[in-house]
This record gives sequence, structure tokens and C-alpha cells, in this order.
Amino acid sequence: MMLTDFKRDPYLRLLRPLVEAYLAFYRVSSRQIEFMGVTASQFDVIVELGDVDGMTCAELSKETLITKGTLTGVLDRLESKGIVQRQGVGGDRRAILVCLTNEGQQLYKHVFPTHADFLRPYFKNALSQEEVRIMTKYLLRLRDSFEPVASGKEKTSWNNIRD
Amino acid sequence: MMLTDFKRDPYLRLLRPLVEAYLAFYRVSSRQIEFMGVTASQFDVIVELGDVDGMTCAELSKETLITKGTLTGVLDRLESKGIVQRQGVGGDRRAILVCLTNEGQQLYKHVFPTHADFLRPYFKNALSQEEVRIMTKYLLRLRDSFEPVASGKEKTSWNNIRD
DNA sequence: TGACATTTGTCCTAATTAGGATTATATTAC
DNA sequence: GTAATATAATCCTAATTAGGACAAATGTCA
Repeated sequence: MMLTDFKRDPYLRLLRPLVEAYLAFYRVSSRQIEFMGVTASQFDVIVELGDVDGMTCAELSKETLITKGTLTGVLDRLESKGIVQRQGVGGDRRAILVCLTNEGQQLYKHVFPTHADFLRPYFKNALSQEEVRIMTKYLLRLRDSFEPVASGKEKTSWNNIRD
Repeated sequence: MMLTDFKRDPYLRLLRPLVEAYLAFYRVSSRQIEFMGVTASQFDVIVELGDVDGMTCAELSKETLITKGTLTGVLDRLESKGIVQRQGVGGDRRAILVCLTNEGQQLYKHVFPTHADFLRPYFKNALSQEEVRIMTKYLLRLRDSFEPVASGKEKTSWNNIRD
């Protein structure tokens, strides 16, 4: 994280507001999600798998921003809850296809809109649509500064996150 | 976290850029900090204790944004490394005062400026000073939306974070 | 002063987190 | 076609994460 003592620096003063805003969001969001019986990471996986036939672990990792080591455990718990299912994928015997079960689909249809409705007012009360556009632009510039886009060959692999 | 499927919503579309920017920063920053032999959370504690006589756990928790349950363990590890020290504080036998040891002070004087210099270019390359000001304003509005300031009596307690 | 609530820090638990090692499979280069 | 390399997913580890329970100390209020 970092924190208090960068207040004077004209650039690093952004750091604490960034962490504070993210953590405030994350903690409120996570607590709400857990009322629905899943963790925040599990929720991310469920949302990602909704409306898709299935995804490979590498794809899921890239979309959910969960690193590979973490993802295995998250999927284990979702599988033991009967929410997702791992199947082989034709053509590559290394990969697996992670899919929602019927129960998982039901859950998705409930939790996704519910949580979207829960979160929206927090953003709406803080920022106008125009401000959202501006902030999005700045945030993406910041992201790209820390994590330059791999210009070369498209990597479908873990490398998109790291390693 | 959350993720991909809010792209259309005029407010929730901010969510993914926020998470991506924060995580990109956090991962780069953490890896760099760990090269110096401490974790990101340990670094936060060290930075907070630099230039201070000592802080109580509640104060440290508020400043570092580390929740109480986590903080105990972080302090345990810092103490066993000889970086911090817990002492009793006069006047309240419940509280303890966490201080940097001499070794901890030395470490602080090295790691703090080193890491500041490491981080600065990432921000500088992404945003102008004016953009930093604007973004700070928006981030704080977002934070306050998720975590309203307790208008009433100042709470010095864990409640500032949660519970 | 006594009852009652609050605060402080620790302990405990389930889960996440990230990175490195590992095994199995694909892909590439020669 | 085989050797070298890269990728997929899992396993392993140390550490963080947050919340609830807890005991001790302090504060409040009648």
C-alpha cells in the first residue's frame, strides 16, 4: 500500500487517495457479496462465467485478475459448492474448461444484477457521468504506466498478469 | 473485485479501471518492496513509524489501513526481525506503544526514499500535476461515498476502519 | 460506588494472495 | 522427427486479509 508521508510530493500524493478509494470500495463490496454466500473472488469468477460456454483457467485468470496460484483454490471451493465444474477441452489435454453448473447459472442470474444495483448508487452519488469518463481515462493511463501493454505477440498465457 | 461485465453501465464502468489501476500499482510496488526484505504491509508500518516516537495499534491501524486482526501478525513478524518493539504506554494499561528499534530507524531511512524514487516516475509518466489534482478530488469523493466520515464524535478506535 | 458499555489488543478461523517448483502436454526450431 | 522451449494447471509456502470471540482495562452515568 504505502501511505501517509507522500503528501507533499506533487505526484505521490495521489497514492493514498488511490488506496483509500480502492479499499473503501473493496471492503463495502466484499461484505455485501459475502451476505450472498460467496467470497469476492468467487463472485468474480461466477460473473465472468455467466453468459459464456466456459473458460480456461488462463482466460479466467486474465479476466478476473486473480493469479494462477490463487485461482486453483478459488475454483476448488466453487467446485465443492457445486457452482462450477471442470471439464476437459478438446484439442489441448493440458487445459481444462471451467463452466457454471445449472445451480451456478441460477446463482449468477441472481447475484449479478443484485450486486450491480447495490454498487451503482455509491458511484452515482460521488461522480457525474462526465467525471466518470475523465477518471476512467486517468486510471487507464496509470494502469498502463505500471503494466505496459505487451506490444508484441498476443500472449494468452499467465504472462498477462505476471510470470 | 468485480469485473468485465459492467462495461455498459455509465457508472459501473469505472469499476474495472479502478481495480486494474490499483492492482497494477500494488503488484509492482509490492514486488519492489520485497526486494528490500520486507513485505508491503510491513513497509507501510515502518514508514508510518518513521519520524514518530511511537504509535498505538489503533493509531497504526487507522494510518496504515491494516485491520486489527492483520496488524497483530504483521507486528509479530516485524518484532521478530528486530525492526519494531512493543512497549507499555503510561496511563492506559490496555494499550501498547509500537516503536522502531535503532535497526528499524536505519531501515526506514533507507527504504522510504528509495521506494519513493522508484514509484514517482510511474505516476509522472501517466499524469500531469493538474491531472493528479483532479484525480485526487474524484478519488476522495469515491472514498467518502463508500465510507462516510463519522460526523459525530471523533472515534480513535477500530471503528474508523470497521468494527 | 456500581452496573454497563466501550475500548484495546490478541487469538482464531477460513480464505485469499503471489511466486516458485512441478508435471504434463504442445509448439518451435533445426 | 527429435530436442529445446513454452504453456497449462496444480501444488506448496509464507504472508496477508477480515471478522468474530475474548479478557483486561477504562469510561460513563445514575
